[in-house]
Amino acid sequence: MVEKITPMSKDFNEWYTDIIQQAQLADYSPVKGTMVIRPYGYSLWEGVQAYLDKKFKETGHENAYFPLFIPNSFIQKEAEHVEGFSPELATVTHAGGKELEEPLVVRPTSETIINHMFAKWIKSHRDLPMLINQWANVVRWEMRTRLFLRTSEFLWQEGHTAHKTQEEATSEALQMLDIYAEFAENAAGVSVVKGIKSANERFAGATTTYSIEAMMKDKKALQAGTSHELGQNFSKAFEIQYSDENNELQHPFQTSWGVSTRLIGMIIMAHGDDKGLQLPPKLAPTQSVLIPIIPNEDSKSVVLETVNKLHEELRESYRIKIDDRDNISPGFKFNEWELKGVPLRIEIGPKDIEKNSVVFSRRDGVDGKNSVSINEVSQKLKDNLDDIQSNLLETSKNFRKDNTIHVDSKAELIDTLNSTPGFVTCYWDENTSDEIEIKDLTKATLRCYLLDNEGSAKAVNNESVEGKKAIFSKAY
RNA sequence: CGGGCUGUGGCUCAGUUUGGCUAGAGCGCUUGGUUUGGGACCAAGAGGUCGUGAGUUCGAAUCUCACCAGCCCGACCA
Repeated sequence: MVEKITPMSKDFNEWYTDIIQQAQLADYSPVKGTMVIRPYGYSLWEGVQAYLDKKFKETGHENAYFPLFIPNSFIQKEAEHVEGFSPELATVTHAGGKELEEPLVVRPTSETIINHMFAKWIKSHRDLPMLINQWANVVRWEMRTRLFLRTSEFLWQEGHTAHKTQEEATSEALQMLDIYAEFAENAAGVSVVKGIKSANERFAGATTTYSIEAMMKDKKALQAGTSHELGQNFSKAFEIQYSDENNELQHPFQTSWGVSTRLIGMIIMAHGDDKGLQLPPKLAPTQSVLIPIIPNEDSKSVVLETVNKLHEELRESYRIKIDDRDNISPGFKFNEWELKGVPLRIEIGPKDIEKNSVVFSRRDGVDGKNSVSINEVSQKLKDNLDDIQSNLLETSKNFRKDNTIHVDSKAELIDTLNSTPGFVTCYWDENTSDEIEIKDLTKATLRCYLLDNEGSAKAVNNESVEGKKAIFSKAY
């Protein structure tokens, strides 16, 4: 049932695919580039949804649903948007046995259809701000795909908003970026950097793109969420106009922001190890698993009784499971639940019951195996889960810091990127051709300019000006 | 789309060089039994158009041609 996982050190990519399939998060589907998200993986996604959906609603957004099919002409309306997306569009040309008069595009993102509707709904300054989110699937025909990180169809959430002023749109985009960062750190336990994308990496049609960037265990960067200021690009292209307080027609300022099932890839690659997944307690579908140990027929009833009683007590506050399969040895179960990343395992056998205790074993390996008095289980479980959650974040933060190098010259930048995996920071003067040069020489890209910019210094690519602090790294 | 590799039970593969009897193994699966504190064991059983099509041949998993699919590397990307 469970095969050996390729060690991370031997081949990170293989490790990643092995883990996903063996932990039953997802499986390949018959259509190239698409995947099936299995219940265990989907349950993780539901955790992500529940957490974020609550935050979106707390900040005044409402969910809606827009259709999958978009008239081809809509995509053409915003010049940069067309250019950015046309290579990866899937188009429906036939339906109902006939060729369609106008082809339908399967949404790669919903800016166009949503803004078309906004144009109908926004007539007065009293209609603003318009704060809409949708949970949906989107399709981008990718040449090279990877489970969760890049598949032709994926699940995501896309927020779309319209505001009276540029300032309001800016603070909306930043607010959502903060929510993403807060989610990554507090729920997923992954330390992230907030930044602004260079023009070269910006979303097609945006005036500013903000992102959160995380470091995976192979020291590559992963863009984990983006939030865009769209300025008036779309409101002009789609003729969204409202009458302001002075009865003058205005185009609103807009934002859009999204995170996808890619976050699951982030969790896998940020916390996993050679034993398998390591899930943050706040998102783990199963926070703890109870494993009865039954060495003989005599002990069977008392062990199962104790386990069931404990389960009844704990299930009120925790996502907890009993593994009472009797055709599988305990050792096998230990390995299997470790593979699945369950944060804490509780073993219960006759020896424990004699002492009125149980054995705790943490997935992160802290403390080894620990005997816990049975009437303290609930409290200790909470303490341990909290501790595991914060340790994951701490570990992730230290890992990123330990693998980030600052450089002061362009030569050093190139050298470091070529010799050392990880993030390389430097002061940089925005310049697309310099950026492309670095990419050609090192395969690394400018991930972002740090949002929390510390000081300034001469740019490594132009010593006559002050640069902005930037991160370069190889990325997913 | 270019370069490299691979298609044989659910999975990993052997068999292909040198065509030959009923296509094998391990794992997994099913049933029964014994087991259970770090990946248990015994017994019986189910499961295969050998990627697809054509060709050569008395005979093709094996040789030839075409096609299809997948993986890795490059251009594209949440």
